[in-house]
Amino acid sequence: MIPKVLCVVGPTASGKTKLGVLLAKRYNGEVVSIDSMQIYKGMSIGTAAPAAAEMEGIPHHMVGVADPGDNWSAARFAAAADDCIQDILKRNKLPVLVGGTGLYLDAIIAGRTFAPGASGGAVRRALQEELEAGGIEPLLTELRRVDPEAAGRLHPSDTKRILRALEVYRETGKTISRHNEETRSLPKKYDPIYIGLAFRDREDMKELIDRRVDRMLEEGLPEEVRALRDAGVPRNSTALQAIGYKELLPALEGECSLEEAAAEIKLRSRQYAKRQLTWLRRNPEIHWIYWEKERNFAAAFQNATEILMAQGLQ
RNA sequence: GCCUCUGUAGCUCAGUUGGUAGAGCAGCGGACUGAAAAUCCGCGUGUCGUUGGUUCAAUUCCGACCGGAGGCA
Repeated sequence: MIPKVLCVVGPTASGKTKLGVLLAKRYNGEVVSIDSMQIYKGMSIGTAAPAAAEMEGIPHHMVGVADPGDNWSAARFAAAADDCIQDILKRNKLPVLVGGTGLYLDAIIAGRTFAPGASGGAVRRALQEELEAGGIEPLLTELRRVDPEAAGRLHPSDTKRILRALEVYRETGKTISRHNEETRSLPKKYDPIYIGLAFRDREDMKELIDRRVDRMLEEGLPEEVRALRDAGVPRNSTALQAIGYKELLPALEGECSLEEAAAEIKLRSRQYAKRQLTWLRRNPEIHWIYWEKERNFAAAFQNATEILMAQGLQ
């Protein structure tokens, strides 16, 4: 019998945080944030990380615990989040996984491990240098030889994944295709019940995102970005690739106006939400709750408890 | 009032020596196994301002009108 976990998913600004807390309260749960950016300290405004008041006394894990100068990986995140889940289960509470980072959530539920490879490692650096020196063609040729399946699957422009595939091979002697095949056939580690939040009309989502970005700016997102910069967090760090941060950095340098940065943040957030929806759509197990215009949490909570009851959650 | 320029996709603009048109951005769809708020792929969505004329054929040439910009008065 594999443990049940509750997953609250949806695109950015869909209300996952709030519904997650409501459900955690109702089902004696604790929240595990599955979000690649909320993990970092000092980024609560821009990542819309739950503030203490919003947590309503419910313990939250994986929020604001990492140094923004550290570049976390999917593997590191999944391992740390899994420790949290195990700990919650040990205390006979329900893990409520709230998150927008689909890859991480899927990996955790599946109990899937990632192939080894150090992101700052020598192998990746060597590949990076080879790419700069000779372009993608020689690397693609090598990949075709060692892992024709991956070479065929990956688009020649997808340098990130080509490099990664070669990295796995060079470091382990095993292809990433082989690794993927093995992990795919693994039995699930957890029994997930998915509640998905989305807007019936995408225009409503756009408006909510716009309003939320404006609010973030009023609440001091520029100061938050400045603080990270002044603390010496590298511009190319993973944390500063977060939406809201990478767009505001040029504004702080006077390279563009605050208004231009704000428009860019709204645009990028919208596109991000679309990608999240694409990811989620292929999961047929999600029980969707759709917002009509505004977000009515009382109704969504009611709706969710009915869904969960049907799924055998008391 | 007159003159000049201008009107093409949601936006910025190309283009057709007459055979009903294409880029970037936006948008939409998709992929995703140690950067994932990252990265990558696919798709043109159009009364070519309106209306007459010339022509086998007009978005293209000509006229008028309408809108916009500038100039002269």
